[in-house]
Amino acid sequence: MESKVRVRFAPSPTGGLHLGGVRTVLFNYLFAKHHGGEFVLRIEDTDQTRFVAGAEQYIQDTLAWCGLNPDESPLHGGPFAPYRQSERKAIYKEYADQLIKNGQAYYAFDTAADLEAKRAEIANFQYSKAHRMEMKNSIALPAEEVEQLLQSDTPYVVRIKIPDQAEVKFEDIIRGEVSFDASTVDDKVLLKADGMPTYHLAVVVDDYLMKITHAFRGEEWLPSAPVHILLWQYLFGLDKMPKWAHLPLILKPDGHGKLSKRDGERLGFPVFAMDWTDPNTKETTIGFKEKGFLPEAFVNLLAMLGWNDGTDKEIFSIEELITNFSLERVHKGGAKFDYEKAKWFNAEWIKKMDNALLAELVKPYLDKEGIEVHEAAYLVKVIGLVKERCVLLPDFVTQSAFFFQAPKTIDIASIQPKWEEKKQGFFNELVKIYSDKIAQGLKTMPAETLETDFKELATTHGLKPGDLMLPFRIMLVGGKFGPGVFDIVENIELKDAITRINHTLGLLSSN
RNA sequence: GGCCGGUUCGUCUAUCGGCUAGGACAGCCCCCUUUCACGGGGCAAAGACGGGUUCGAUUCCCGUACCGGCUACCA
Repeated sequence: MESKVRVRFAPSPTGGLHLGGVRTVLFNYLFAKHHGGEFVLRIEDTDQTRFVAGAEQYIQDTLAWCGLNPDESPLHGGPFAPYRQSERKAIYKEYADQLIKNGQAYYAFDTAADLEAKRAEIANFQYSKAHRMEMKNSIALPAEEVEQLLQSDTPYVVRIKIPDQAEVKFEDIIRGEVSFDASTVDDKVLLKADGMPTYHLAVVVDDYLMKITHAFRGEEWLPSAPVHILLWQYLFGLDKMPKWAHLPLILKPDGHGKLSKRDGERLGFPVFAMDWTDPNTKETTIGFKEKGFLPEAFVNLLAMLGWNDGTDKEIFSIEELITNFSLERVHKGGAKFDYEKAKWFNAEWIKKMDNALLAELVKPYLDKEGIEVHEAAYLVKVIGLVKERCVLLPDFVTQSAFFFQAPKTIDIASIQPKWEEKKQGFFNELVKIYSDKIAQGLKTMPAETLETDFKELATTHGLKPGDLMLPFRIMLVGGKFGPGVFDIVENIELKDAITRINHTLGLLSSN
């Protein structure tokens, strides 16, 4: 009888959530949902010194934006609450005591200075079998002295006692069997002097208590896995241990190493999922959301960093990811992040997305630029006209502003050199024709009609339509971009077209 | 230094012993488009190295090289 799949994402609330973090969430989420299981968010706030106010809320907001909401979390609670490790402090102490009682852990009274001195003295110092007896701990010291130190409230930590010789191995879903020689790992601190557990103790205890069946985390955790395996063996039994999977890292696009916040700033792309403002420095780091990414695209691009379904398919909705995801197809090697490809995913999703939905997302950007949208349906129509030339949401501003207001600047330099009297005459007459249409009660005309009339008029003026298209476009939108000119005229209506033509004609003659 | 992990086009990747090594992004060219895109077509571009195993290795094994991670009372 298989127990229900339960996975967890366990971040420290120390700042913004970066790409790697969100991808870890994603893979956890996909795995859980694929197996009809549960996804837990647990906040690992055991390091008081690194705690950052607002970071926990930020994490929850980020998951919500990505659509990766946990089934259990500090915010919404759940059957295994509390989900904040700082609120579970007393629990860890019990397990630490149990380990000490069984001789699998011990008290250590060394001060920071003691350790520092020892590290300076001995190259490659390890707090393990080799030097354990030289230190101030309950194994090296006489029982009475230990008792006395404890009685006098001397600060202490609890360290795991790594067995002298043992091969510690486990099966990683992605990497296969991984084994370590226990003698190469040191006696890690389990409980800190302030009574808080370290990550090592906390993950094991909480994964057990919260009935986690599969534990996924970044590859950077692989080296400390033997400590966790040993703890599982000591405390709960290996048969209860979750299946492990260590995910490959997301690396810098250039050079080498793990992708960091600094790389984004240096290379000009976001690294955090959403804007993050450091409460201390007030410094804001831009996020994918604010940069103009769609959550669907963000999730899609993250999934493809280290995973694929074995076919050439690259565009996946979250539902498709859930049904197709399998941990066995996750890569072992790290992936360099490519921002160009990331933008491609977004462009694909923009093209794919429903115009009305897109309109709601684009509206705030227009508002911010002071562009007034009087009619929602009109915006939806415009979106349909320009979406395929937009990569990021803010691109809609430049690509569609001229549908709502006359361009602020006119690229006159692109018209001027080839401007001639004949063209002036052509546009004067075009204005006249449009005015006549308005007088006849027409507000606008279909693009096709507009085009035919335009070309006919050009011919009668002895001009090639092609020589008039560019000037006309610039008059209408201000530059060399945008959808077909007649689609624009059809939508902005005849009277606005007249205004814009006259405006540019004025600029041309005043020069 | 030690330990652990990794290594296919510039980048993300396919390949579960048969490969003329496929796709995508980026790049270049052409078509479409009297703008910019989208779209279509094409070009260029890869198995770190050395040993095995095998009829046959990118695929399996072993070394070496290189890259990365860890080596805190941080996660």
